[in-house]
Amino acid sequence: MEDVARLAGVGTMTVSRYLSGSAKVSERTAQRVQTAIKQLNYRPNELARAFRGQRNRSIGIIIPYLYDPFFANCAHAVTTVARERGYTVLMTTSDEEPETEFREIELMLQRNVDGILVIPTYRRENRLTRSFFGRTPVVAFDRPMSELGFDSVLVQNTTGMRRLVEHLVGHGHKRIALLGLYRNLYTINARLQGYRRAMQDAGLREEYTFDCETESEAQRTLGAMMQHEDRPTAIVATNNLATHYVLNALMKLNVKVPEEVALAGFDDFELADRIQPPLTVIRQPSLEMGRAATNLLLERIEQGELPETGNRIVMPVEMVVRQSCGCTGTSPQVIPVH
Amino acid sequence: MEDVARLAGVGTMTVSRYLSGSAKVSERTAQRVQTAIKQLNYRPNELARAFRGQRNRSIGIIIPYLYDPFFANCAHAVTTVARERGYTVLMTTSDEEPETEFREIELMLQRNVDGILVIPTYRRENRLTRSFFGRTPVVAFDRPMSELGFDSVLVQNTTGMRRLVEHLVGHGHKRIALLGLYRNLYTINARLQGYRRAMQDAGLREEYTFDCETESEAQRTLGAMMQHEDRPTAIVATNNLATHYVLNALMKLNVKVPEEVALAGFDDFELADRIQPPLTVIRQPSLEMGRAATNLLLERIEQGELPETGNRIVMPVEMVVRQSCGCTGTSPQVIPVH
DNA sequence: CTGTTAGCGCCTTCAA
DNA sequence: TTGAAGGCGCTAACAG
Repeated sequence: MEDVARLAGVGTMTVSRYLSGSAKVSERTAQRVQTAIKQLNYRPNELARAFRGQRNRSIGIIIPYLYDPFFANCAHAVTTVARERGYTVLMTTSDEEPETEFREIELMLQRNVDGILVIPTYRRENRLTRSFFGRTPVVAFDRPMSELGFDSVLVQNTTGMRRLVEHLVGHGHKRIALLGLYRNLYTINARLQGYRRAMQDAGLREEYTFDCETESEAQRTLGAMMQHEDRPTAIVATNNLATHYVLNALMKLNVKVPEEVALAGFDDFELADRIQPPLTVIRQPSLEMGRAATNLLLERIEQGELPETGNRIVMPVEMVVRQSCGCTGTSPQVIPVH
Repeated sequence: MEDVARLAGVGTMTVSRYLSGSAKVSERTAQRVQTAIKQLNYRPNELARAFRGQRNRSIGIIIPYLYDPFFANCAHAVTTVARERGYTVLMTTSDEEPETEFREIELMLQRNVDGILVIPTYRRENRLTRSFFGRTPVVAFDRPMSELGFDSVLVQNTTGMRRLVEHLVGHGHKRIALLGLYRNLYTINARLQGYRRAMQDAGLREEYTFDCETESEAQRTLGAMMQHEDRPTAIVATNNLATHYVLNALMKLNVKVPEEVALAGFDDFELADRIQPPLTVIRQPSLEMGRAATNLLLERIEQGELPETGNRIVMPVEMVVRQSCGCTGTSPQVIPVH
C-alpha cells in the first residue's frame, strides 16, 4: 500500500480511504491512486484488514457430511448468500463426531470468523456453551442447540410426519408402522413424535422400531413384521436412508408397494418420482433453510447483538403426494403443511 | 498473549515458543505458561499468525455447484483431507459463472490462502494465468486449465465412454446414438470423443446430438429420432442430467428400456440400481479425486515449488453393468476400465 | 479533503 | 533457555 501511496504521491491513508470508501477522496487523487494500483498490480491484503479491524467478513459452517444431498443443498445456499453479501465461508465437515466438531469450531473461532453456522452433532455437547463462543454469533441449523441463547433454524419435523401419517389414515389404513434410523437425532425423534401424535389422534395402535441400522437388519425386521397375522398395511420411514432400506427390503421380500403395503417417507430426493412406485414424501426446503440461517446469522453479525434467548425459526414443509401411498394421480401433488 | 506472559511471569516469546514448539522451553516454565493459558482461557489468534507468517494453513476451493452430488462428494473429500492435515478450507460456489469465479479467486488470494483448488467454469478465461496467481499453487480438478503450469486431476472421460460404447457394440448394437448436454464442457467433449472413437473402431455410423437442453427438447429430439425407420437401438448419455432427460422422454414416448432401446449413462448416481431398469453407467471416483487433488495441492504447498509444466493425474473409472444395457445379471457387475 | 501516528497479536532476529 | 525490539499491512483517531 505504501508503494501505491508513493507512486500516487499521497499518504497511505488516502489509498486506504479510496479502497474502503470510508471517507471522501477528491476526484483527482482518486484517479491517481487508481492508476498507481493498476500499475503496481496491487491487491489489498484482506488478512491484514481482518486482523486489524473487528470484522472479518467471514463466517464458518460445520456440517456433518457434504455427501448427503440435503446438507449439500443447505451448504450451497449458504455459500450463495454469503457471496452475495460479501462474506467468505470457511467450511468443514464433522462426520457427526463431537470431538471433530469441537476442534473445528475452536479453529474457526481462532480465525476470528464473524459468526458460525452449525448443524450440531447429536451427542450432547456441554462444551458448546455461550461462553465458549464468546461474543461470536451462532446459528444452529436443522437441529437446535440445547444451550439457551443460540438461534436455530428448523423444519416442521413433527407436523410434517403427522400429516403424512394422517394422509395414510385417510387412505383407510389402520395398521401403520414407523421404521426409523438414528433415534437420538433431534429430527428423527421429532418425527417420531409426529407419528405418535397422529396415531393417538386416530385411535390407532403405535408400532415403531429403530431396528434397521443396516440393510440386512431392515430386511429381517420387515420380514418378521410382514409374517405377522395383523401385519401393517402401511409404513412410514423417518428419513431417506430408512426409506431406501425399506424399499429394498420390500422388493427382496416380494411385497408390492402400494398394493400390499403403502409407503411414505420423510425427505424428498432427486429420483423419488422415477422409481417404482413414485414415492410419497415430505419435502424439506433445504435451500430456503440455508438461506434463512445465513441471513439470520449475518443479521446478528451486522446488528452486533446477541439474542437474549435464541429464536427458533421453523420452516414449513410440503407433502409431495405421488403413488407409493396408494394415490393414483399421474403427476405429483404438492400440498403445503401447516 | 501478553496477559498470559505476565501471569506466568515470562516474556511473550516464551509463550509463543511454548505454543508453536519452535524452540525448547524448560519444563517448569512450560507448566506455568500452561496454567496461565488455562486460567485466562487464552486462545492463540490464528489470524495474527497467518498475517505475520508466510503460511496460513488454509486452502480455497471453488466449485460450480454444491447441489450436484458429484461435486459435493469431491468437496467432502477435500474438507476431510484438509482437516486431517491441519488446513482450513475456504469454500465457495461459482454457479459456472466466470465472473464470479474470478472475483472469488481474487478474494481468496487476498486472504492469502496457501493454495487453490478449482473446478474451472467452462468459458475460456484468459485472466486465470500463472501470473494472476503469483506464487500460489493451483490445482484444477475435473477439468484441466488451459494455461500451462497448472496441475490437473481428471478422470478417464474418453476411455470410459469408449468402453461403454464398446459394451453396447458387444451386445450387437449397430445403431448407437449419443445424447449430450453442455458440449463446451471439457468433460462432455472428452466423452464425445470416446464415443466417436469407439464408433469408428467398430465401423459404425456416428449419430450424436446436443439438442436436449431441456426435458421437453429431449423429448422432441428423441421422438423424432425414434420415428425414423433405422432408429437407434441403443443410446448413451453424456452425463446424469442427460440420462434423466432421456429416461423420462423414453417413458413418455412409451419406449421400453432395454427391450426396444438399450441405454447407458456416464456418471453413477445413488438410485441408479433402484430405478427400472437399473442403469448401466460409468462410475467416477469422486471421493478419490477430491483426495488426490487435495493431497497434490498440499504437496505443492509444503514443497514450496511450482511445477514447471502442470502434471495431469488421470483417475481410472469403472463400468457398472446393470440392466439398462441389455445385460440380465441380477446384481451389478463392476468392471475396471483401463 | 488529506496526512501522521500508533497499534492490532504474533513471530523473526538479535542479544543476554 | 529466555527476553526485547521491531514490523507484517492495515485503519481508527486525531490533527491539519
